[in-house]
Amino acid sequence: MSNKGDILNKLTQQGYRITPQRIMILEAVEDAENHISAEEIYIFVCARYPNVNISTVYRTLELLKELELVTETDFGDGRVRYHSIKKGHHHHLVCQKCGGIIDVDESVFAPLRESLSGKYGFEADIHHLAIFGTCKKCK
Amino acid sequence: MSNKGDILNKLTQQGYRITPQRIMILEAVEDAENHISAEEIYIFVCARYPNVNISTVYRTLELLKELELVTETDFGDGRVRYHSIKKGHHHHLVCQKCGGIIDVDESVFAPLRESLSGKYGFEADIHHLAIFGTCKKCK
DNA sequence: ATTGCAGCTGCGAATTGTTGCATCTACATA
DNA sequence: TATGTAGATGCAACAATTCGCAGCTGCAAT
Repeated sequence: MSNKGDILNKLTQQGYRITPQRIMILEAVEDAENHISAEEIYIFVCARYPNVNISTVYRTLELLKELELVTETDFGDGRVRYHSIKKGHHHHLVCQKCGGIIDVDESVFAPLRESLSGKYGFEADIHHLAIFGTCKKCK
Repeated sequence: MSNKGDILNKLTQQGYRITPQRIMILEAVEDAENHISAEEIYIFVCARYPNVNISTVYRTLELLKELELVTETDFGDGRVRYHSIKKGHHHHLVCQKCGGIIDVDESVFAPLRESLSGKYGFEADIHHLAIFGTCKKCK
């Protein structure tokens, strides 16, 4: 499992630069207990390094996403949330009635992925998905 | 298969009103060849009935979605698209390299739905999903 | 240590979609 | 046919995210 140094190396190797802003944003995502929004990252970073711009936060998250260092999930509450890939791939079942979220291991989606690959030759890139529906309690 | 009259009846039965705006918006979705965005619906409606407001379009689509008359799909290009339910449930495989879209029958997702129901008691509400990945050609 | 410059940042404006509220209207009832 | 009112609309403000651009900076090569 990679640590912060490895991630910074990965950036350098691909021709990207290490900047204080990027380090802080990366730390914010890594330190977060759960999925964290761009706004929350912004607040976190500003606390120690004022004058960071929210658009830099968005741009850095975009970059980290491309490098597959973070994943993005839309929980349907009007803002997208981010999560370090170090904490593993998983999916979320979002109950549209009570708002509860159930975490689901990636393995549940393996048959679907195989089926799409076999029937359509399509390699699905589903690392972090939010599926909406109704949970056991609310049925 | 329901026609426009049936849909309008369904609205009335549930205590919703039939307004010119709603009729026009409904027609726009029904007439659309493919998935249509809110913006496109707005342009279509404005052409014959000016002074409709874009927020009415969004609110009407929200309503039609709740009544399960249209489905909403996020193709990841920054805008959500809508589709009449009359044209059947299906899903989309979006290639992140060439941008191509493969339509997939809903049945492919049945095992996943059963698995989520069996293991977690969660009734997944997946009628129209866009799955990202790499298609056969671009592999 | 200096320099060159591609890549990065901050800022402000634009874009896309949502919400609050005052006004209006479809339609059930009288 | 007239009326009351819950539901619908238009408008403008708001929120989340993206974009253009001028100036700044990390870092590789001197």
